[in-house]
Amino acid sequence: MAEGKYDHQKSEEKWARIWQEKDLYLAVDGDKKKKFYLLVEFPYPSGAGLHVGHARSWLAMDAYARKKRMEGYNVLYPMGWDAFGLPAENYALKTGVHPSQVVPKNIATFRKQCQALGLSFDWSREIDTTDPQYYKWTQWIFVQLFKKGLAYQAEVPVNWCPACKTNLADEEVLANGTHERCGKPTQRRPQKQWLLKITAYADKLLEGLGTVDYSEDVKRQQINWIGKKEGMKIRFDDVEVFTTRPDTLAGATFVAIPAEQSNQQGDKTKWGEFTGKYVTNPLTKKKIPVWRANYVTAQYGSGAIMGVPAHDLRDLEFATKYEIEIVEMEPDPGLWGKIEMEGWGFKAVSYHLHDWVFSRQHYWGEPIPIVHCSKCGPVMVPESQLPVELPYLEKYEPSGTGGSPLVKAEEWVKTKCPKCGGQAKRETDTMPNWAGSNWYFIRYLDNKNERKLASKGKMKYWLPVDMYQGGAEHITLHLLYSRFIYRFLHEIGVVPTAEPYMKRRTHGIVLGADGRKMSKSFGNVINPDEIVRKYGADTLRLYEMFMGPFGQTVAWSDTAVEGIYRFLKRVWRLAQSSKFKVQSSSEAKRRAARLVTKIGTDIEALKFNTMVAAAMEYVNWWQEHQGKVGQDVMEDFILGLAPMAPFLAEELWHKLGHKDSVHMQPWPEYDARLVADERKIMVVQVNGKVRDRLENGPDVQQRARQSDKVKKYLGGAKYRTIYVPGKIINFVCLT
RNA sequence: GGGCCGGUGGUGAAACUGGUAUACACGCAGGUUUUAGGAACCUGUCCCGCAAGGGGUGAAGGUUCGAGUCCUUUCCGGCCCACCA
Repeated sequence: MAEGKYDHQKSEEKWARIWQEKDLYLAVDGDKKKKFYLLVEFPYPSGAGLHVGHARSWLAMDAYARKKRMEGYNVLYPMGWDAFGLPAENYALKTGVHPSQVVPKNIATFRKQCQALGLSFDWSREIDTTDPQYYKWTQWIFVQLFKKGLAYQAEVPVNWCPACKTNLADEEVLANGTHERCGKPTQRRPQKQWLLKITAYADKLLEGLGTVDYSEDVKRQQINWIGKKEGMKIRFDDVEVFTTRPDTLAGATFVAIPAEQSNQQGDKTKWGEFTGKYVTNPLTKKKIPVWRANYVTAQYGSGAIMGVPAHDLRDLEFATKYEIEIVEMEPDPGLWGKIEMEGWGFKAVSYHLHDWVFSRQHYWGEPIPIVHCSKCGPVMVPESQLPVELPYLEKYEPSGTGGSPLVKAEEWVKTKCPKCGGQAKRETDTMPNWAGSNWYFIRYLDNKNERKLASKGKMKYWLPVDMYQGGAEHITLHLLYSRFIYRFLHEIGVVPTAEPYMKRRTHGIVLGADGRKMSKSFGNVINPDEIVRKYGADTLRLYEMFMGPFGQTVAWSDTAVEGIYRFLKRVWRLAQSSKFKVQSSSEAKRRAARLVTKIGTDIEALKFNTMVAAAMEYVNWWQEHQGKVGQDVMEDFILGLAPMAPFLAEELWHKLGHKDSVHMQPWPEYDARLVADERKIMVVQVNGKVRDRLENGPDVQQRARQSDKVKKYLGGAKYRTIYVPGKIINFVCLT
């Protein structure tokens, strides 16, 4: 074995190239092996390049994918680009470079970075949501929704900045109601928008949660977001209100309907105006006033509420401010039945979830495949004419009227009605960022199919996704939206199952070394390229897995990275200096077996930090007992190392004389007896305090009683014995 | 206001269904080696105590032979949603 320093740069570049050339990580459609579809959220390819936060979850899942492959699974671990969206458009507006030029450049950077990290993605399946051959199918899904009446237009309040004359996404409006870029106050004004009827699926999305393995907090948040509430609709003359507390009807002293302008986020002052109208409380028969109030949400329930100041704090605040009568009462559960019997109202269900606004007035998105005809109204573009390609616009600043920048593509807008052939105009709104990311995991299965979203056979083989790993910030919107779209596709016979993801787990955020979010303005951004150059990809990989529990937010530490670097150098040095001609001792065999087994179970449980710690513990032992490690044990160690540090493992594997890749080897399995700790130490306590430690054995209780230390503390007193085999003996004095 | 997740050494953190609290690493201190720097290696490192021993997982109670882990109350921090009736 050649002596020398480990040149991580040379070695990693070599193996990355060889793996690519040999197509080591391709997933095989329809293979006889058991399939495993491992999905990670695909990124928006920003100009800043790959973030160590992306890298953290992909690297951990890469270890997962590699181990699954070694275990004999046909693993699909794909990557793609969610490249439409506001950031690209804003960046382009600032720099004057067209998004269609920026995006491919950024994608190339991301792909290169991923390969340098040794991520074992199947690059033959790469997708890009801005590719017309991709968004053709995003539009196709919209057309299917439209056909089923699940896509419709309605007047919806949107954020409008009068100073910039542009519509804003919610994210662009700060908590105080001002525009994040110009700082001027924004308004909400109604505008005709496309909506998707996700509410029609509210119950199905709730029920579906019972069939999948999501962590409890993820489930809980989905349930809360759907927010199913059972209540009643009650008529006060011609005004119908929704309430979850019909039992407080006696205290209803006013009715409130939404004000024209509700408050901006964060503003909690309550205000309103009297409409001049009175209605009758069906129970008390009293005339009560109807007010417009800014705290009434139009989307919720029927839009109107009954004000019960004696029972509800918000109603109380409003009633006090406007001197509305407050009537004390006891809630009466019997009213649920009485209201129904008297015909004043009926049981009704309300959801927090509301229909999904699917229009954006931006340039860089998928055009909505609709044509507006003066005779036929909105008409869908026939499937044969998809995709409706986004026209190339030199200037794509906001139109200034609240319309999309596409209004200015006059030639593109002017078209013929697909139904009657008359003059018509294209829809100029584009789809939101969610559109392309709703269904992307289906396209990985068959990314070049020109005739279908994906072939039936491939979908049947690969779906559903076995494990979906992503950020906590996506567990309400993205997860719910994509479940909705998938379920819809299932109902129209496109996809084979009702739920898309069998298992969902989330990861934590990586903060800067100062504990703040990484951001250019704080100067705390860690560039993965630099880490890879200085310490190597394996160091970055191990560090990102070791830095803390996978699901937890963690801060970067430069010195801890160096610790990992030292560890890997030590592994290399030990491998160089150890003479593997020796016979492995039985202890060496047992330790290696135990390590590899632990690596396997830790990966499965997503406990990557303790996995790395176990490897370190093993290497500490190895360093002290080099003479006991023979080639067989060394190979076991390298196989265990392969998922986490694939480059170093490959290098060492070849140094031992192997010609094929370590990543194509079967995952070692061991006799349970070898892995089990035979020489277990039993703890002996007196009155709950540890007084002795004895090796386990059939006579351990006997020996414990005879132990001098135990005798000393028992002092001849009467006692009883708690004996938990394999764990503990506790002698408790009877007082 | 609602929901979710946390609180363990100087730091990041371990501790499987209640059973040796602080694994692994960072940092720090001392040492060996080196022309020097760096690197590597060794020793120590929860607190009090020379020791025997005692205390200790945000705080206070409780259950238990035994609690970081379970229950009650409470304090603090982070994230998400927020006038949702």
